[in-house]
Amino acid sequence: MRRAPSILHLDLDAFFAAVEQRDKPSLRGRPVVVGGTGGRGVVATASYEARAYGARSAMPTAEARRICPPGTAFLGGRFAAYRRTSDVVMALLRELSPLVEPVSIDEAYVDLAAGDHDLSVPGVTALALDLKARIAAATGGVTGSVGVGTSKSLAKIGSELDKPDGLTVVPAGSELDVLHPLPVRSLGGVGPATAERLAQIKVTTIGDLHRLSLVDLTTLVGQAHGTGLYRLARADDDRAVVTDREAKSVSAEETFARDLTDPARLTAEIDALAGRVGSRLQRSGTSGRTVTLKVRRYDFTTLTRSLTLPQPVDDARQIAEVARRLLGAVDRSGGLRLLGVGVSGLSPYAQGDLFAQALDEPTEVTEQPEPLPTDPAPGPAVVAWHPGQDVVHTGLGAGWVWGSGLNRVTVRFEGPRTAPGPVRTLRADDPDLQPADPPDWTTPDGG
DNA sequence: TCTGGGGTCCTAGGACCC
DNA sequence: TCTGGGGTCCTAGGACCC
Repeated sequence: MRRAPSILHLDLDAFFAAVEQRDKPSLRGRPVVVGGTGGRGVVATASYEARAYGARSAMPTAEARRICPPGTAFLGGRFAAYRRTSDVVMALLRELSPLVEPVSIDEAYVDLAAGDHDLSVPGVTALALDLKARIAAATGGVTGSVGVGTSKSLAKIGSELDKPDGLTVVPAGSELDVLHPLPVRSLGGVGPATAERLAQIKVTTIGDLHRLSLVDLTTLVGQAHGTGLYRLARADDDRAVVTDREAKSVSAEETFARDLTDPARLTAEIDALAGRVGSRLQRSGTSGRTVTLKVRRYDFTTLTRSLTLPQPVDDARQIAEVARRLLGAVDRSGGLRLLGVGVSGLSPYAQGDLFAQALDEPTEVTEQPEPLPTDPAPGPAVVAWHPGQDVVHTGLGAGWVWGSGLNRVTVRFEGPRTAPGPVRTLRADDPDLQPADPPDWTTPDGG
């Protein structure tokens, strides 16, 4: 915790709904729910009018429809409009300080100590009131709640304390007085599971939490989490405001209107998801080594399967082939509710680069390892091997490409069905190695 | 017509290496 | 023949956040 209340947290009030009410005057004063409007949609944001009837974020939209009165507007959301409005607000924050950390589209921290400000309580109070007025003016009436304190944790709690359109300044020295009466759920990192564990030992407020020993707390909730909560209960939080965070993963997922079983449909969905992930990776100039498939079954059981390749990929087709292979080893009987495709282990390197190094081969930065010539020449076809591709080798059997370098290819030969088998590195022009049709996983046996 | 989509971080076990 | 740790990587799942 710092010596002055120099951390500001801004949380825009019912943001998506507020933008809708701003842009459509007929919605003002009426309950508005923004989110998925289909049968399986959930609420992203409920206006304060809708909250009065019990509508909440993450609630199934179907339930919100039951509890909200006739005349409630259910909207699908216009993300470009939200993004534009958010950008206006973030620009105002950057006028206060170069150290602005957007947490999400409607939330950010500002380190006022990096600007030229009076950090007394009256000083930051005046600053925050002025900020709120300028946000409302610049956005056409969208309001925000502001907390100012000596740490991120206190600033965030402050912005929650007086919503909507609120302001709370927590003076240095008064942190524990503010924290201790609050429920443990007010602390970042305490969700339903942790709150339940704490409740079982009669810990419900942050004051209760303060009385637990470090050993008891880490025994209860784990080393890292326990240590973090121990410190937060003491207002011991020196986390910095971080302006730029590198993304660590990129993913796309989709819940289907009806559960899918048709293999062709599932394949098409994977291709579409991989396409979204691949283009986002390429746009950001990154690629990643680990491809993850997420599956939610008809009964909502959810699992992930991942595979780490020897070199990063950003190509949609290659991501899709790996994801399809992972799906082939999952029990699809009963139907799938959701599919997701993700890439993690991101690095700024181009595809192929790392693997060439890993194979201790000369790295030709300016030359792509693929494609090799593909003229319809007589003899064994020269092919550009790519991860996920199905192959067959005379003698070694069926497998699939795990990685490829300038003139070598690493193949995972299969055990039963799509289980990972032994890995062999072969010459890329090995005449015994040929592309093959993908394994048949259309029978719903689960593999 | 119960339960989205995009992320982050942590834990734990097994493989593998020294 | 019996018994080590430590460190890193990979995989899977869970909690949490907005």
